[in-house]
Amino acid sequence: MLSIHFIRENKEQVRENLSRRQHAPYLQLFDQLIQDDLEYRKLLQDAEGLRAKRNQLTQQVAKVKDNPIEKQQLVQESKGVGAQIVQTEKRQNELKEKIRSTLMRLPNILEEDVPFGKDDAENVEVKKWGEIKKLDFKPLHHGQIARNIDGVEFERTVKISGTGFFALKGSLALLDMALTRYALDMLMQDGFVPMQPPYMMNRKAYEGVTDLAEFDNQLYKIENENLYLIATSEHPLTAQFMDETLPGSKLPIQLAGISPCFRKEVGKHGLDERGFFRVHQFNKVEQVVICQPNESKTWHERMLQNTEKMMQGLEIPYRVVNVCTGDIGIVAAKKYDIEGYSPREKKYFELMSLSNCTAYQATRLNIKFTNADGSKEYVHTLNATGISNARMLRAILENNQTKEGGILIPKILHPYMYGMTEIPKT
RNA sequence: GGAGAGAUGGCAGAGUGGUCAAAUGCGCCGGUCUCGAAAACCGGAUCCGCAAGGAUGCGUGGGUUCGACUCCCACUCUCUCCGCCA
Repeated sequence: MLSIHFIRENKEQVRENLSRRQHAPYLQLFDQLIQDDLEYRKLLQDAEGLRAKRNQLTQQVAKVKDNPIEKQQLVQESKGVGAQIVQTEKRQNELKEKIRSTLMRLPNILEEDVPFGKDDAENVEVKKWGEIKKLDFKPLHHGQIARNIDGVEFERTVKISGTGFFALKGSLALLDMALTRYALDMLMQDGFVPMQPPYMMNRKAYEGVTDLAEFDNQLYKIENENLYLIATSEHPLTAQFMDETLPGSKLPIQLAGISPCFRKEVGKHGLDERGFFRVHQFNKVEQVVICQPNESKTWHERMLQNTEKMMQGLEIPYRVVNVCTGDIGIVAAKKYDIEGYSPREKKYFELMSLSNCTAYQATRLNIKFTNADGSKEYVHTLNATGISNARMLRAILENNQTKEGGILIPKILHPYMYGMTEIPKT
């Protein structure tokens, strides 16, 4: 969320920035917020004045303890003030809660070059890489290829877990691990520290890192526990610093998260029942950076470079898009998506996503750092896909399929594949 | 799951209704001093307010009271032991 102090000091700029989303309810929320905040501060002053008065009276009571008449008078007066305080506080607390909930719903400030658009169709392509191979056969669906090479179990996982799950086996299970190792090796070269976080997180921590809407349509809740299965390792990796003030010298923090991701995907059309695209569980390596505010833009670009390097290493044709206002969500200030090419559909599909969340998560999570002069400031947080294994497997299967129905393993993964260079149809 | 202990500033740790924003020790940061450092001394939370100033802050939420770190209730978390599972 945005800090109320920031909003007070930059009212016009914030409003102007919000208006770029061309979503009227945000502006209404914002204008109401400004009013509420004014009233809140007025009440705060009233309440504090009353408390000051009561504090005076109670101190006098202590002094005249031995004089029953005087004491009784003061006690009576103080009781009256106490009642006034209770009333003022009631309204004050209502407003406080209202302000907080509005702040939770208002989106982040967008960077200048975020394009306006209704939905993902209006994301702006900023780069395209790779040569699209001409196949002299009809490309297959990745799920079919996976079956052809005996690398997946679909029907049996439906029996035990329902649709939207899959089980990798044999060479594809190894390929999945190879992707993880490849991504980690590359990120470690850039200073990222690998980390396996808990796969469950409590409500408070979760509210700090995600849009509230996600609780209903994305996160699995553990029954009778205050715990949710993580939708990405970004969440625990970032939220772990909740309520901390980090020494400026400890920044930036670079972490490479390794974990499975659990997602309900409620209401999303096209749950891929016989493939790896929109599924309830998949493995992923994630880049997370916690840095000082003036460095976040640079880190955003640097993470993009890492991600592109991975794509290029795997030799998958891709494009980078600058995600538009209608598709960016409330947390990110700027977001790139990397889309891989699908020879079967002859179009690009979402593979990775890189967000600069600026101070938005840090404000919710209360993560600060100390400047050289001792002052405190919110950190900036960024997250980016390292490799989203299931989706990347789809890209590899589709782009590297052979006429014979098998696949060629990308060269860069050979060292991780026990001597295999291809996986033939069985 | 059962039993017990605990939660106070960056850390350790006193404080058991008003004299407590909180002793003491250690650490870190800033300042004074110094050519520089050490030592010594001063300062160090949050919020509202232009300021003067005021309010808040002893795990969280409620209660009792004129007044709560202190008394009562509930909750959360941590630690130790036992049990169970791996």
